[in-house]
Amino acid sequence: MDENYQMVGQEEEVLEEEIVGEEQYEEYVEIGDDEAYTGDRLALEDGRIVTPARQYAQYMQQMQRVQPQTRYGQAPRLQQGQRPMGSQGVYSYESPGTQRQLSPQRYAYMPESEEMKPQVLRQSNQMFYTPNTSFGVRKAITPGPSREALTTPYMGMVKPPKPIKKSIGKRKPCNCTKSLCLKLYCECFANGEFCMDCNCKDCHNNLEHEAERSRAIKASLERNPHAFKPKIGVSTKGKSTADFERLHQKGCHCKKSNCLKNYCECYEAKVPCTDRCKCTSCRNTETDRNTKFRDKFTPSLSQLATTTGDRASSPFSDEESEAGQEAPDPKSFPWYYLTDDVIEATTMCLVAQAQEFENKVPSEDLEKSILKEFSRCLEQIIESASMSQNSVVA
DNA sequence: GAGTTTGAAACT
DNA sequence: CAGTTTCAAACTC
Repeated sequence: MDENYQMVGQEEEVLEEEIVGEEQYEEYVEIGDDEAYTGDRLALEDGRIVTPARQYAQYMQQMQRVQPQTRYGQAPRLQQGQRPMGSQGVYSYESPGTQRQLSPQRYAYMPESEEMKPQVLRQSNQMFYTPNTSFGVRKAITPGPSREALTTPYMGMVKPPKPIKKSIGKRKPCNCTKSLCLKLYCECFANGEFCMDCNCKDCHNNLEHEAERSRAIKASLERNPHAFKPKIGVSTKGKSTADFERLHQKGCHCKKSNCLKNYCECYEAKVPCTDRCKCTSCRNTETDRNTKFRDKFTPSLSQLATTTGDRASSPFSDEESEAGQEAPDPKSFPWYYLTDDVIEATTMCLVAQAQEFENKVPSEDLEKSILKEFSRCLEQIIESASMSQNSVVA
């Protein structure tokens, strides 16, 4: 790796590709006033870290000076050898200066300069947050199995919040009726995606309404500059990378759901509510979640505790009831490592294995391969847990 | 599938 | 910035 760069949030196993058919979240850490995303390459300029987001901002400023009218609005007719600035599309880089639209859905801003090229030309109909794209990503579109979700050093961090329950291989269609799919009410729009196979009415979140869409993006960004950034980002509890955790960046404001229904963005993303939230009667604190998960895997303990009047063992115990308790380090329990994320990642690995060999090998061999994959997952979970525990001890 | 509830986004 | 309205998803029946 170029010594003038450093990778964010990852050590040896670099998760840098976003592959078609796989859902993957970009996580980010704050660097000064800026953010960098998992897999981002940080340039060092004059001893200062320059994130891709910063590079992109600088790049857009530069482009604004060159073509100020094309940032938002109708894309200009292209001259030969000119790339469409201001429009959105993923273009291949077969030869510099030429454009090839991959599909009507794959659009993103692309730079002219060589050094601003994306490292990987990712195929997706979503926007992704690189120096070359218009805005950030919240969710990928095609939830599918991702082995990398399990092989990352930070198990669970790269997990798609809702891949399994929703049909695999298809993103969720929106049903907008009044927003023209040009407001953040529309999930597709909010995710930086074009509507595709949706049930929306009078949809303007498409190529036919590109100018309008661009204006809407601009308006959304003016209201909230972070509008298209991931809602669930990565924060650091401590200084070490082991203290990274997924959290809702803005926090929820739930009043009636106790943050225990999917109305709650934290709950839906399977992250605990934090002090960033302004929710009332929250039962989705980290303690609640740990307790709930512990009971899920050790029901006998919970039953025992219930019979002995230990309220803290209830999945939905009040925080105050646990305040005075001297809870053992949750990392000393096996269930601590079997988080929702890990289980989902494992499931996705198994599904991936099944899909890979489906119709290619006899069913008994298929079963064997899936079991083998399961074994591999378990080994990895154990290994990661072991490493994590050792690092805690150390 | 229709109606209700919910909370984020948008608006005032 | 707080209160209200709009909106679409989640949920219930």
